Amino acid sequence: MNDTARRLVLIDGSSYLYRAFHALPPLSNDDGEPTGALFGVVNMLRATLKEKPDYVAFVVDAPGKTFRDELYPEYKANRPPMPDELRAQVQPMCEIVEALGMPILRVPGVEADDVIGTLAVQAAGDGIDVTISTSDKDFAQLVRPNGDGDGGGIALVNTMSGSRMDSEQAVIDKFGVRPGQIVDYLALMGDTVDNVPGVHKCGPKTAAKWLAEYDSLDGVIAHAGAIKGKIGDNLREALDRLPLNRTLVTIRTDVELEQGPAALALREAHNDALRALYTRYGFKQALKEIGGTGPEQDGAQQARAEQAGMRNTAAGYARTTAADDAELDPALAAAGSYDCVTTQAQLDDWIGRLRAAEEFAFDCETDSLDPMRANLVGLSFSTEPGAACYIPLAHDYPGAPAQLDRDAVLDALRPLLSDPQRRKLGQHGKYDLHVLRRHGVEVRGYADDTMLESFVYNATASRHDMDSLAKRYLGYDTVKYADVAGKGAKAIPFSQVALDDATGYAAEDADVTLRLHRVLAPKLAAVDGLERVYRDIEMPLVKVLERIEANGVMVDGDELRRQSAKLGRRMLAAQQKATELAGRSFNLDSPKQLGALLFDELKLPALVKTPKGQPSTNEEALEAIADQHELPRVILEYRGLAKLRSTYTDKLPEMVNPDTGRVHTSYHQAGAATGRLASSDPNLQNIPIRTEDGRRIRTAFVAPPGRKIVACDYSQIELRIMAHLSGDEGLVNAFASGADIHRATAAEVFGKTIDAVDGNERRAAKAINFGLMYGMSAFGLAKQLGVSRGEAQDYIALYFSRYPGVRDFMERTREQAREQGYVETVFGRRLYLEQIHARNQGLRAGAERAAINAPMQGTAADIIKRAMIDVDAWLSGQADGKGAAPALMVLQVHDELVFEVEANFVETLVAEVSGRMSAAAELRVPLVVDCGIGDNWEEAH
DNA sequence: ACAACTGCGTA
DNA sequence: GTACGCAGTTGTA
Repeated sequence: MNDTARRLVLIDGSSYLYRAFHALPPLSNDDGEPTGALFGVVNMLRATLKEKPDYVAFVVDAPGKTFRDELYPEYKANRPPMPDELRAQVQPMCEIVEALGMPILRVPGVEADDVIGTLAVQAAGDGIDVTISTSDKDFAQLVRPNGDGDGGGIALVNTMSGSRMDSEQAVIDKFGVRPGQIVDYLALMGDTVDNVPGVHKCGPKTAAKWLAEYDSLDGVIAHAGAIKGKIGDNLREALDRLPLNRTLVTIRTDVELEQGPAALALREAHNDALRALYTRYGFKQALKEIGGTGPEQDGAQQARAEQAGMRNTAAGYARTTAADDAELDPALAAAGSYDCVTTQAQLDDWIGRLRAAEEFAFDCETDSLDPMRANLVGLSFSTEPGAACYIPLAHDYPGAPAQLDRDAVLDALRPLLSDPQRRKLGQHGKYDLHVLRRHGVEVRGYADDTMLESFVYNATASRHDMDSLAKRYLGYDTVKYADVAGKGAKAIPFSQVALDDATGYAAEDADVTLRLHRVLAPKLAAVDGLERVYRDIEMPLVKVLERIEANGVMVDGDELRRQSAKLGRRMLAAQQKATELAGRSFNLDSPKQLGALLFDELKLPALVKTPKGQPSTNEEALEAIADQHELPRVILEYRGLAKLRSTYTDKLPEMVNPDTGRVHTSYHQAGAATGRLASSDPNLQNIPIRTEDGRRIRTAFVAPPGRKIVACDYSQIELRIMAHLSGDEGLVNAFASGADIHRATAAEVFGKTIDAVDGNERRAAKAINFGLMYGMSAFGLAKQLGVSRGEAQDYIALYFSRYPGVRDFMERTREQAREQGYVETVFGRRLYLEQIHARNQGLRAGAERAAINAPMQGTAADIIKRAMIDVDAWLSGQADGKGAAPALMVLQVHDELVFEVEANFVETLVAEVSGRMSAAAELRVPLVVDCGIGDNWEEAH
């Protein structure tokens, strides 16, 4: 880079404000003014100023129509209006920008994009090096390298993600096309946010492919006839509008501006004004920087953050740029500097470092995603940001270097890993705990898990895998598994990855985990109540879940295979019958073929639509036409049988672990936003129960000889939580009386005595009770009960008049969601509702329903998690002298715990478990637990 | 081989 | 109407 060149930074203010608004939790200052977006933007601005540009402009959109609106009236018609919380932050942002000494540009009738484009090209022409700071990929069309003759370069930085594009190659790497092709690329794809439709089904890959082949949009248009398949048809349909698209996505570089780049010199900051603004919004870090009187900050934390190449972890987000990485943190930029430990001396050195560390991060590399089958291939550790090692143990490929003996290494590490006093941390450590346990190392002192920190901090903000967390909280792109091992059919086992590559990947995992913890832990601690959810519920649960998964459940494969055979025979009969009724054969598994048959050939009415507007063939649709033709019934019969067979009776026997002879599900602790667990591989939380055929599958979940299956479930737990949260006297009393709650509700609503309630009334009351917990509408209830909407409305009105506390609770919850942006459980777990202010009425209504459901579903999840921890602790103390447990916890199904129990221990277990489950929370209503006992899960209900 | 879509099992 | 995971088809890579 030319050191003497003057530099101009053009900041796309609107794009940052929106990005920061959506990326950050809804922070506010002590006066309740929203500050989240402001905080993000201010941090970005401060980082920009540290680069000391000569010229700078903060560019925002001005109100009013632009040439794009003239050309295409639908332009941006889909845009929701600015949320109020964000709007409130615009004026303060402008004040801060002014006080920082940055010129603000807002040109009426010209979009900010075009102002930036014009200034960038002018300045580059004057030999100024231009950096456009934006998160909008459209600007890639302007990128040009500097130093190739006259004029400056134009680079793109995105400080949110830390990426920088300053050459043609960088753009090609990112998008697969040259800067000059970006407009054609965007024109083909379209932009849903701006309401610019492109070629249907043409995404980044397809657009780049076509441009690689035909070079330009004109080339693609000229060869549109040559492109085959459905997508070719889609292209030909869109041909007419592509030139317009190109105009719309082209950033103009020739608008008339009153000021040139030279007018944008950076001015002196007004520190007094800044101090006042920072104080008002509570930006302590920023205040300290300008010598304000903020509270003392944590020096150690700051030092760590700086070492990690991060700035400003106070309460918002951390960021890096590629440039910073190189400058501040060689370890991050150059992954090769991690240690690969292959000698005893290196191992001794690292064991010394681990011993000296207060806490360390660890991570296992294996040859399988299934922790119950995986073989340990290597281990990585990190003690400080940037300091990490990889210990390969079982890499096996031609020319692989000699490695330390696996068992010897594990023996050497065991004292550290098994010491409860030594704090260990990981990312999704339950997996590693399994692997190490199966290799003879019982990990104790597993103190922190970044996946769970992220989940508790904000369950909905992002995914909680390490790559996403690194991107989000460190602004850092990790080495991906596929980068070192390939993917799909070409993937090689990790044991065949070259040690160099393996070290770069694996040691980075431990390193990034450690850094993430240091960013996330303070964030979590800063939010009232979250630390306790994390520390008292989620972390203790890790070991409990590991144990349940390791226990597995005994499944009688032969029984399931017999059921499969029977189901198969009945499916065949149904299929033959269907063929006969249709007069031709067709694929019963194909909704498309079935739809064509029912609605086109047989002319049956299509009463239900799929979300995409096609005639649906789902259960509701088939039921609706079952009285007009025999075929729908037969299809329903076939579907029911096929579902049971493919999903359960065929699949479960395949899932039996050959080593243990049992089925080991995997529980996802960060699976459901409400705090519930999710189960997969296989999902054991959706084993059928409602139909007789389905329920039979549960007879295959058995206890070994001498043992019993005991199933303990909470009775009506979510409804009880609704009674607790609403405090409604009638509902609380109904539960206190111990009566059948739906019957009691029906009696109340229909003005009868409990004994006089008939089946229909009870059914209606039950539907209302459940509907309420899902935030239902009269429309939904009407559909459920098969009554008119008016009638359903009357039921609801009647219900609310009898249980006014419930109505108030619903309204309070909606209000809380709107005001705070989140709702919480009894134990303080938060659920943010990102769409609660959506302009789109459907999205907003959905968020309101979720807001109502989440406190109930989430509190129930918290309660059973607490019970599991307590029960597990009790059970762990019950083992006999040889360590054999008289009972194992084997399944959790949201409100139910299932145990495998020695016959002579059943009585004790039932008493202890039901007592502990009942005592897991103190509510205004009793928590009732029902326990069943049997030789299999079906009998235990 | 992979993604989108449709449909359906549980609490 | 809340919260999930999974199987099968279809169309494309």
